[in-house]
Amino acid sequence: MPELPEVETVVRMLAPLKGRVIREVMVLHQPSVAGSPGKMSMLAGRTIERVWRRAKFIRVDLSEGLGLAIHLRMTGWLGVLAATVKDPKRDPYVRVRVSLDDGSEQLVFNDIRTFGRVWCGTRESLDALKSLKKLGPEPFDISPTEFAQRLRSKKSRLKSLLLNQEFLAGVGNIYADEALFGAGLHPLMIAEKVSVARAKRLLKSIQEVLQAAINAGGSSVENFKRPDGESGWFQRELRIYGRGGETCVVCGTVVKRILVGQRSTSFCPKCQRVF
DNA sequence: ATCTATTCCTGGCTGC
DNA sequence: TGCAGCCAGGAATAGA
Repeated sequence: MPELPEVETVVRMLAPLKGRVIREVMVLHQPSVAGSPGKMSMLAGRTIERVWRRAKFIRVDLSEGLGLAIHLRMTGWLGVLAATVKDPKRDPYVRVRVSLDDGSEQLVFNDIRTFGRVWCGTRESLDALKSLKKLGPEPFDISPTEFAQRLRSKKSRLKSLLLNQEFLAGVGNIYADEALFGAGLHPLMIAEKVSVARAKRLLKSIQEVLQAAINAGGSSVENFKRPDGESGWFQRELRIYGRGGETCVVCGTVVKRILVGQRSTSFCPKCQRVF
């Protein structure tokens, strides 16, 4: 599922769309578009100025102050395809088509499980979306001191806190588990009991795992694919996520799998302790 | 403030 | 081979 590194991969690969003109927007599955799907027609004729990211939201800035916001959630996929391409395996799940320039290519939003959403409107109205507005800081934009302070003001368990987008934006289930493993912290530890030094170490671990995953083009877990259809390869580097029942890559202890806030969580009971 | 449970959805896996 | 049942989970929401 796309988390920050996967969304960053998508954004980097779609950056060359800058300068292209939207010809027509076709909504094939109305619930994939927030609000009135008919509003999408306002995008016709606009020029793409920039593709960027905030947390797991993809933003497309358009001319005349308009824009798109896209959240891939679990199974969303974005890519540019020739209009003539017919992929029987993928076509049934295309939810929105945005034809570009002369119409020979399309920006395609594909989403098997339809959890993903597309918003359109003025950039101001997108900025004001509740889910965007309440996002916490980006993991690469917060200082260790500030992170430690924020963390130590919370009574939640570390795993739940890392998944909370209001606390820190962009981390999901995969990288939360990986970051806690890297920092040697137990997922059930209460945040306010974490020492300043260990909190700083956790931020470092989060940044390291996110950066390594970005460098690898993301993790192709579930069915994440890059916009070019290729897999990322960081899933091969995952050290703890999804390894419940296997042996720990560091110490050989059997990795435990528990539920934390309804989320599957893997951790090593020896390497990850409650301090 | 923080928790749990529920909802959305469907491909892929397990077990019979 | 077929099929039922379950699992994956980001975020919103309700209720405790």
